[in-house]
Amino acid sequence: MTTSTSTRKPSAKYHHGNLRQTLLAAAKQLIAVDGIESLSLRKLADKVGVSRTAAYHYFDDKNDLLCAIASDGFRQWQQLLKQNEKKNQTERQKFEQYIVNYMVFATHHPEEYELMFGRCIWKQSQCTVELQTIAHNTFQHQVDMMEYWQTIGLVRGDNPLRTAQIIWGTLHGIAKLFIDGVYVDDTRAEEIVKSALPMFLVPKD
Amino acid sequence: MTTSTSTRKPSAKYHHGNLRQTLLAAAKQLIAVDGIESLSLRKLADKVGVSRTAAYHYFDDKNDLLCAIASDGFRQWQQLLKQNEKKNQTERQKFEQYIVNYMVFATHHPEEYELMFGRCIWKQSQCTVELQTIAHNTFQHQVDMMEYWQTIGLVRGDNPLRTAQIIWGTLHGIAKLFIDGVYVDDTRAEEIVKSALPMFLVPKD
DNA sequence: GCCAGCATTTTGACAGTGTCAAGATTGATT
DNA sequence: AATCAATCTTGACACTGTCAAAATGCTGGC
Repeated sequence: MTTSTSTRKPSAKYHHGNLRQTLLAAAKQLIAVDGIESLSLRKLADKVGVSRTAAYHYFDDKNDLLCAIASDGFRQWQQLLKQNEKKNQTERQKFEQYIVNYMVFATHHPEEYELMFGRCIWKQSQCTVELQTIAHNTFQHQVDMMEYWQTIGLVRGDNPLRTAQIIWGTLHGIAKLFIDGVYVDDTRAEEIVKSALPMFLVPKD
Repeated sequence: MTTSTSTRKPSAKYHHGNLRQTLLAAAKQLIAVDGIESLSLRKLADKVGVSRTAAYHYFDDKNDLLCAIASDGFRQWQQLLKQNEKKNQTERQKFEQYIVNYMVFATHHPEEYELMFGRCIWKQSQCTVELQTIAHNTFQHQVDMMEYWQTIGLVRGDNPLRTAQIIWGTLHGIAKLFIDGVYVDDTRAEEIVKSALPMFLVPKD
């Protein structure tokens, strides 16, 4: 179909070319530096070099843009999960790796993590169907993994859903306490959850 | 006494009397209904029947007001803790009660809980010295209790700080997942943490 | 009584914000 | 080349936090 993919100049043109992606990338960068709270569509537009309301052609409103960022976060997280499942490791190692991955992801992308699992989008206002579905998928996947690890006798407990909820709760809680700066300890989040492993795992013998 | 210019309610006086307390109470009510995000000083002033900038005589800025609400929350929580310690119960019962109390408090005052333990105040910018001290006290108290429960062989683990961090993390995480509406399960938060007890406690055998 | 001084509250103003409606620009299709 | 739809900009509005200056009412001393 493409007759001529002409040379696209990134310099200022009226039709930007791929404004949506550019906006998303710039927004991520902004919130990584200054936090979600201080992201404004006008500053974002300024950074990209476009007018205030240009974003409204790609996103319904600010909330919609934040949802898109969260969705991207889920995609990234799912990819990490898949990568981990492929590795040639014992289930015990995989479980540990999963937990460490979770903490690293959360603490390295705190703002995106907040968008994914925080209140902002979830509770009050509307969350995109896209976000809703991908999030639900991820949650379900998490529960499934936990259920598997439980059936093979690696993880404690008899109620898979409950166990998944509790373990996820622990990860989420420690991650958030770290992210929000309540734990100013210089120990890494990964260290703390690692020492929580004996709580989760069935004793060896 | 305003006799003639009465666009104002008869009870309303120019000098309010205890505007600070009134503002705090009204603010708590507002955020309980509509959430922290949608609290504006102007709406608050309107609700109290006072001009936009009246609050600035009692609070440095909006952040200062939120800090005050959080401080109140900590005082309330500390009182609950003290009450619980007095009760004539076994340590096992006290521990369980502590956990249940935590979840009930968190899920019944979600917005204040967010102010107390969420990022808003903690991380980015200034948190009042008052808030900082009372919060630190509460955290320390929590760690001390955990340490005690550990020394008497009730709670697992050999490192009190670590254990406190993990257990608190679990409580915080489950609370937040509930508050933010990620767990839409109709089981109560208390039920979930109760089923997490075997993870925390030293086996009876 | 009255006036000064003080604490308290209000008005005016300004820079940001999100977002809608209407207009301007451009690349692609006929 | 003319048209059209996609894309972007301008104008406008209501709302926000916050500062400076003014207004108001209370409380002491005379």
